Amino acid sequence: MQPALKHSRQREAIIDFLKTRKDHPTADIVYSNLREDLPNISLGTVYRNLSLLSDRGEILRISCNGKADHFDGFTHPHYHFSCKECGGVSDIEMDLSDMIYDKVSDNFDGQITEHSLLFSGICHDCLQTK
Amino acid sequence: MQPALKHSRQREAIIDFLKTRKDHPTADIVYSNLREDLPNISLGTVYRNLSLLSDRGEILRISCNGKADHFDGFTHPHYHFSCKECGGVSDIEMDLSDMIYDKVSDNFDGQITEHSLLFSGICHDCLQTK
DNA sequence: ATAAAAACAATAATAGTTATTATTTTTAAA
DNA sequence: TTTAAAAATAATAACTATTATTGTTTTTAT
Repeated sequence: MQPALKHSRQREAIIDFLKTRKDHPTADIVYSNLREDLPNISLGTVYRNLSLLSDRGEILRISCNGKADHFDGFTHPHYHFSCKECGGVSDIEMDLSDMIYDKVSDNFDGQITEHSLLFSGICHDCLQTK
Repeated sequence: MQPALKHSRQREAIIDFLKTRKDHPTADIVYSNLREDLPNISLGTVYRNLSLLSDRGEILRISCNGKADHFDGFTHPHYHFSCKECGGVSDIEMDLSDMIYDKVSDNFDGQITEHSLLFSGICHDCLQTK
């Protein structure tokens, strides 16, 4: 079992902030937004808690090719799309888990606990602009 | 159309090296191996060519949560598994592309050109050891 | 209230990667 | 087969994202 966490104002603010956002902010964006309410919060605290929370499965970490990680306060099964043009990350609401786990169990003999599926290409808005 | 690349010994060596490996080395590992044959090759050259080649689709870049990127000389449709215990990255040979693109086309209106699916958990070897 | 554990802010340090610059290599045309 | 432009290089500096350290503050169970 996981050790219980002690309450902290900073961690609660991070979770609350993520829940208000649909756009998967980076650590830096979380930090600069939280500073409005908690002027003394430090960037290290933001990183530490984002890692802690994603390790515990309370939020999702989204890694896109070398750029800064993005974080998602919603953990229900869904996937992400990263636009090569504007760099934005958006949700794709679908659940392939069963399908994927069925198939992968025929092809792999380790223990799979997670999967992340990231799409990339050009988003609707950027297509229009061009 | 993509501009043609000028030939370079260094780039060729990088491609050749990746084709000999099934274990998806990082830039650093590519670099230290190539130095045996090309003692003057620089790490910047390795990074530049790995990025160039993956942008052109000649190799694959595999990003796992903040750690160094891994590269794969084989580009046929297949997926990857990253072990939380030993950090190794291995192949999962299956192709879900059609299935996935079918489903995602119902759920997204941008232009998707790629997807990457990364599994994680504990690999066969690490399971045995524990 | 108090003491141990946890979390913190501030900041230094690190890892991975990209940019700069002067030099060398490649390639196509004279 | 020289030659000149374009591309690629090595060396190295710089940068970005992230983690580690340290001394202080906050939380929580007693």
